[in-house]
Amino acid sequence: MRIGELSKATGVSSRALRYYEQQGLLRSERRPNGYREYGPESIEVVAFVQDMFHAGLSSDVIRDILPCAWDERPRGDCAELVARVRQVRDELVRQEHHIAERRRRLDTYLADGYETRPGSRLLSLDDQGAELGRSERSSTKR
Amino acid sequence: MRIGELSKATGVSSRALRYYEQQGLLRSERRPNGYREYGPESIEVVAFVQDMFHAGLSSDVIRDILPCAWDERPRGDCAELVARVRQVRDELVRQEHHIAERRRRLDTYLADGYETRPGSRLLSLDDQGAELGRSERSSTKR
DNA sequence: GTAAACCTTGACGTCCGTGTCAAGGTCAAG
DNA sequence: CTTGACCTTGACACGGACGTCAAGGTTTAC
Repeated sequence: MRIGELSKATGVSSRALRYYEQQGLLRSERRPNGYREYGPESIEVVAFVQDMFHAGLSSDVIRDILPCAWDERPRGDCAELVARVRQVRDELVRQEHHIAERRRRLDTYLADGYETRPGSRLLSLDDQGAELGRSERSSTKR
Repeated sequence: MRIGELSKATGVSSRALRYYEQQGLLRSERRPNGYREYGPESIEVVAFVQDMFHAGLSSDVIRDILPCAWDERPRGDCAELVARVRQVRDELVRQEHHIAERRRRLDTYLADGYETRPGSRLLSLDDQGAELGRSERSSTKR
């Protein structure tokens, strides 16, 4: 299977496939031409990688958990990797709650009837603004 | 209030504050020095902007909904603004679904008990792999 | 007077998955 | 032989929210 076929088979561009290889996410043999040659399992691997990208994981993380996917048998250390994936999952859960909270806040802004009470505002700047429920802002270090 | 104080008060870097101003998210007067001067309400504004950034909104969107937060009184055009906020709310709902979807994908890969069944793998390459619950891959055109 | 701590604008760097162009090599069909 | 579809590596571009450095001006403390 050459790169164009794999591209068509997976819906992922050739450029992206070469990038995956460069990132250590995808393997290929080489023909005497220099052309890349993929086995059929590459379709599964690319699918998995795409899933992980769509799940918001970075190349680094995917590279770490990927040996579980294409090695013969996972050898013990898989527990660590699964733990890592679980961390990412938990992070997503936190983001979920976070965004749900924001939405609820906007819903509150919307619920107080802007069209019925034209004097109300999004932010009560001349009020205390103490009950706006903002979170850990002072810890915005990166 | 000068920029350094506002930075300390909000936990947002001076660079970021200037960026907010450049993006039309934050206003400042100027002292004869050229130094920026902020009123105390800027703390609220910055907090709000941070909240919105953290919720995943872009500068453009925040700029659109922000007039409700710092203008004197919303004057009549509030209906438009409410519509805009409602759009943002819907956007948040989409993000919520998006993240929930990511989490579900990870859950799918995590669900089959890796630590209890040490022989199992993330991807069943030599199995059929048909029940792995991957979704619309053939339509991954951008 | 001079150091330190602030401020200014401007511009380039970062990350990351990918698009896109450049300048070529390879191969099958006509 | 030529055309055209395919492949190669290399390199630049992007968007977004900043970090960071440069080169300077201002204010405060001693």
